[in-house]
This record gives sequence, structure tokens and C-alpha cells, in this order.
Amino acid sequence: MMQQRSRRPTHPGAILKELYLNELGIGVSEFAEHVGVSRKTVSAVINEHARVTPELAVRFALALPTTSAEMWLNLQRECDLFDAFQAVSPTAVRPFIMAMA
Amino acid sequence: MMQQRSRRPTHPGAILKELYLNELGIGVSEFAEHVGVSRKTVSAVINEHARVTPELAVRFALALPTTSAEMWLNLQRECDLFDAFQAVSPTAVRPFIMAMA
DNA sequence: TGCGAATGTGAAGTAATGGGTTACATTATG
DNA sequence: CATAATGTAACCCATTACTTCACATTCGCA
Repeated sequence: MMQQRSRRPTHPGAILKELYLNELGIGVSEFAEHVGVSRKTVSAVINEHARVTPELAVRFALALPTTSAEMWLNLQRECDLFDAFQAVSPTAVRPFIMAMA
Repeated sequence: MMQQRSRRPTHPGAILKELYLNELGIGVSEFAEHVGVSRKTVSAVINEHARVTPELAVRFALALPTTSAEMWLNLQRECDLFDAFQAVSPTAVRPFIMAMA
């Protein structure tokens, strides 16, 4: 396998914004205060300038019980993976060809 | 949901060591050089002192084609999640109770 | 139209992460 | 025993994840 997407996956921030904050009519400031981080941190995430860290994932999930921390981290992982492939593929790592028994 | 494991999940480094390096008779130095990082980086991972970063996940997966980058990141995510829960639960974030329609 | 609230973002500071090299002590092993 | 492999400490450096403060812009609306 090891196939790679052609386009960058949707950033979790876009989902947070469009499917949750907008949908529920919650503002950035209100949400940020509720989950216990700065307004700037939430702003950076929803504008896709920052990653959803494990701690943020937990905070989001606690505040939005129809979501889970795993969900947020999965979304983030897809982005991370996409970026990591881009970063590594130039280098190219060859498989260990184990003349396996 | 939002349940939390009682014990810390197995660190991906333990899996790398026991199921791959040991099993295939590959040493830390050899593996490190092959995947293109320092011996120290691999050592830190297998001794569970460092996380498997997205880039490492891709490198491991390229070197060990029976594994995938997603797999390595999933294992890491479980640890991250466990730690994040521990870090946040004291704080406790309450759900947005949207007197939803 | 005008004003207050909400938002995006730059600057600057702090703490932690991730990685590299070198060096050294320890552990295995041929 | 002698050599190789490993763990890890010290130190360096760049980047990330946050914070607060400040400021400019943009919204929403009476």
C-alpha cells in the first residue's frame, strides 16, 4: 500500500468551525473560554494555522459530547500523514528486504 | 462515551522492538541508519522515551512494508490520548448543553 | 450610518519537543 | 578477552504550543 492522497485532507479546524461552531451558533471567544484555552488558540485551529493537539482533542470532545477525542485526532492524523509523506518521499526509505524464510 | 483506559496503552516503541527488530534480528543502529535517522532517535523510541512522530511513522512504514504509517500513528495516538486525558481531567471541561431543538 | 462586540493576527515571552552530535559507560557476544 | 552494540548524558539548535497584550478589521444591528 503506502498510497498517498492527492489532495490535503480536510483540516479538523474546518470541521470544528463549519459543523459545530457555526451550526450551533457558538462564537470563537465563547467556545475558547468554555474549553479553557485562549481565544487565539481556537482561532488558530479553525483557521487551520495550528494543529489539534491531543489535549485540545480531549477538550473539544468534552465540550461537544457528540464528538470524541479519537475523532479529532484521526482528522488531525490524516493531515499529519499527508505532510509527513511529502516531507519524506524525497528522501525515500527502502524496505528491508528480508530474504525471509 | 469518553471512557478512559485504566492502564497506559502499549507504546509503539515496544512493538517496534519486540515484533519487528527482535523478530527480524535487526539492531538499533542498523535500523536507524536504514530509515535515515540517528541511532539515538530510534533508541529513544524503542525505550519509550520519545513519541513516534508522523515522519518517523512514514519512515518505519517504508522500511517495514508489512506495517503502515497509520498503524504507527494509531499506536502513538492511544498513548497521547491516555496522557491527554490525565492532563485534562483535573481541569474538567463541561459539555455545551445546547437546549438543542 | 454608526458603534460595540467579535474576530484575526502580529509581537514577544515561556516551556516543552524533536532531532542531531559527541562521548562515555555498560552490556553482549564472537 | 576484545570488539561491537546499546543506552544515555550533555549540549546545541529549530520548531511547536501556549499565553497575554495590542491593534485593525469586520459584523450585526438599532
